[in-house]
Amino acid sequence: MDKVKGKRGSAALKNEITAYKRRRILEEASHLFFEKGYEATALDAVAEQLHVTKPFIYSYYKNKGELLYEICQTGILLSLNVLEEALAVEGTATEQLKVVVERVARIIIENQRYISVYLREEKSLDPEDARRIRDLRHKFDLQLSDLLAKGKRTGEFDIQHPSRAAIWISGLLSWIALWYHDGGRWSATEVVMDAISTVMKMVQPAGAQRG
Amino acid sequence: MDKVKGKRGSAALKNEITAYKRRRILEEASHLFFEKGYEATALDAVAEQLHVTKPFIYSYYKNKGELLYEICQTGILLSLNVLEEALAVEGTATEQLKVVVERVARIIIENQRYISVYLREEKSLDPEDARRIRDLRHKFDLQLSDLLAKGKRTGEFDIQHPSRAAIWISGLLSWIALWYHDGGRWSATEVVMDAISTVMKMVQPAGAQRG
DNA sequence: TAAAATTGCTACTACTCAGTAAAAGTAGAA
DNA sequence: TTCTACTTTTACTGAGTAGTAGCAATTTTA
Repeated sequence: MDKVKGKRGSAALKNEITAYKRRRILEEASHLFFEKGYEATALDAVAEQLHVTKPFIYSYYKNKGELLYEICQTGILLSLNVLEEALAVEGTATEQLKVVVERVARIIIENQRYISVYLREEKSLDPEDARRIRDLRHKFDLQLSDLLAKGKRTGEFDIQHPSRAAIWISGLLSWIALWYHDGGRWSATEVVMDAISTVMKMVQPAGAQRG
Repeated sequence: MDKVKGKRGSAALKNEITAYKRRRILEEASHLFFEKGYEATALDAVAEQLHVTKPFIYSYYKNKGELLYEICQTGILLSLNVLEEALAVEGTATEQLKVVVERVARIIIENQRYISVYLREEKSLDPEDARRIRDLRHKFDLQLSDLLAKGKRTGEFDIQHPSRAAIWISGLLSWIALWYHDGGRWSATEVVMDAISTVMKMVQPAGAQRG
């Protein structure tokens, strides 16, 4: 039962291998869910990508829904972690917001599959999982809202309602996952830069261009 | 074969009734697709909502995919039509953009089901239908981009790249369909007003607040 | 009222796919 | 080599559902 420590210390390695297998399954599943949609993707197809069989997947995940849940969770957690990291950087609200937008936009582009599956397939999650995901999302919006409120207090930002502004900003960032296309018209860097300047214009008071 | 004119002129009425039935089917389908997702919704469930049976639906639509296509098309066409209407109103680029954002935001809130199904279920469309929908979407972005370019020429707008700005704006508008919730924290009017001021801040040059 | 046309339904097929039981394969320990 | 424990596969079940053939009911026409 105890999977953490075993004789000869081989249990730790075994756990790493298990974790690696889970990661690989999740990775391929996210690719297929992203490309074809969750319901339209059979687990046999995921297994095939990995050159294994379906029961292999079932020995690492309880069911298909758990796979979707972990993908959605990964999507939102990546953004949330990078947001919290960025908020830890010292600086004015303006400086912090720039860092936040830059890093979150980058993470979203790099992990587009996870983010867009999360955005598209929320309805396919079972209700309990959906609630947990919504809570994480809410946490993201709340932290962003706090930053905006701080900037409003210091007079750096001109916004009426921080929590509504947070929704527009997190929407703008999420939106990237839905339209960005590797090798498309614009490079990731262009998109990130544009996202930063667009967000800053959204919050900056008149006459405060180019921080 | 000629369904348009028949003896006694009853054919016209018949066509109206057929059109009405198709509309009702589409309406209920869009509700269920919105609430449970496209793949997860059985046509039997749509039929049940209408107090008819599945073959009834099949005598008005070729297959499930056609239903999805018409829902997506409705979603994007509603927005596109209202955009073109708004662009026909005389005025400066600033005035026009405000009208555009107001009307499109309203249409999106009123027809949330269609829009969000379109945003979520693009991957479930068959490729040919998906292309047609993408073309309509592209047309929307292009017209918006033209308006932004015009405002840039006249000096009303301060934007680097009209077509990228158009994507942010149409994203902001689409985003409404994904999070707005009737009876939620904010009224439709509040959201529309906030969308207008947010978009205007995105494009206005420094020092040009409150048009 | 009877024939013709239209409209909707009953009852079905064919298929896909999530999930599982049990066997086969594999590696380490004695 | 044989026992043991674990890993992965083969082969299957059962549920759900897209789509259809053909019948029944209704309406229209004459």
